[in-house]
Amino acid sequence: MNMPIRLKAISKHTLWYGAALAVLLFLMKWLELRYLIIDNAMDIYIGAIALIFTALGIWLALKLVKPKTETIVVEKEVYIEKPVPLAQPNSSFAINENSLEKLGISNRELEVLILMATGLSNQEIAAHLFVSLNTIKTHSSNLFSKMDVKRRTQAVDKARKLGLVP
Amino acid sequence: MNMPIRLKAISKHTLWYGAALAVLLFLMKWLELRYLIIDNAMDIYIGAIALIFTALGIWLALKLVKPKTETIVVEKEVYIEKPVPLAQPNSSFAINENSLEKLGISNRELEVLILMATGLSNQEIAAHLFVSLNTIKTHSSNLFSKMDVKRRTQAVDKARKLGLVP
DNA sequence: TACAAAATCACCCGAAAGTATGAATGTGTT
DNA sequence: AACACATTCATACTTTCGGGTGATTTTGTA
Repeated sequence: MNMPIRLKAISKHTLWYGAALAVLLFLMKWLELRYLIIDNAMDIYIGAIALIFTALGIWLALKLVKPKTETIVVEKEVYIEKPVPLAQPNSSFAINENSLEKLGISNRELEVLILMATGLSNQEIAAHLFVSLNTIKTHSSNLFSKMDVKRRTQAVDKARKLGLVP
Repeated sequence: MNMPIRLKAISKHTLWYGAALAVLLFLMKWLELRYLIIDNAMDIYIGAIALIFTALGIWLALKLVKPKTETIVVEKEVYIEKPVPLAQPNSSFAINENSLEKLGISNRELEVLILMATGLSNQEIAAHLFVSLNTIKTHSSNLFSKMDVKRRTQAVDKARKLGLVP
């Protein structure tokens, strides 16, 4: 069994409960001696005990009861992506060759740019193109200077406006 | 106040408790008469009452305590088809409120996201919104976790697909 | 009013991005 | 062969990002 921790926790409360019970019984014994319980007061006495111990039980239960049960419902991720215009001849997108030439962007650089636009990191782009991270850094650096931007996010935005990427 | 329901529920249990208490006291009175409780047996009698009512209290508490079953529904984002790329002459773009709500993106976060999509750095976004760099970092960090992405470029790409930015 | 969510800001630290420089290897052109 | 250019890679360095934590204030709503 793997209950030692819970048992430990419970035993702690149990100790407290035991102590409280002892104290209460002691107190009652004292009261009993002090006020010489007569038959008529017996019901009151028992009622008091009942009330006190009911309260004690409630308190005990609230202390011991496990905090809460969380039910986590996870919905599976679903992509309803519009079919990629890959092999479609009448594709809605065509790279703007004009802009490419104007900026003097090479083939490889365009590849990097496109992958960049999909949100890949340099490391991931390097993996996709089977080259080193440093190479991608060089490409992206050249890309930025050719496109006259400072950051990849700017490059992607500009590329979209120029029609270099979908 | 909107408590009538809870009070109703409690009162129901309270009735039961009162009834049970009455029955028990009756039973004890009977036992008392039956076995002529003597002074020596008093402690045992009280102990029994204490035990019984403690148990009763525990049972009561367990009954009354709300299960507190917190149901957390984690909805994974679903890509929605782009809001028809028809050639809109005038109104260029309307953000997808649906996606916004699903992801739980706040107003400020959306502002940051939009500026992010234009290629601005965190520092520049901070300047545009007249807040500190740290604030933008916090916003973007929350954005990324809400959108389930790791980088700003990914966030921008996904935002486009979800129709959150032009 | 009290509570929850949103918005703001700070600090630390590691990872990623970006800059600068240099260099080796292809590849097509003249 | 000589040349320009693209591609590849490296090292070193700076800047920006992003994660994590915690705190305060504002604001809308029950």
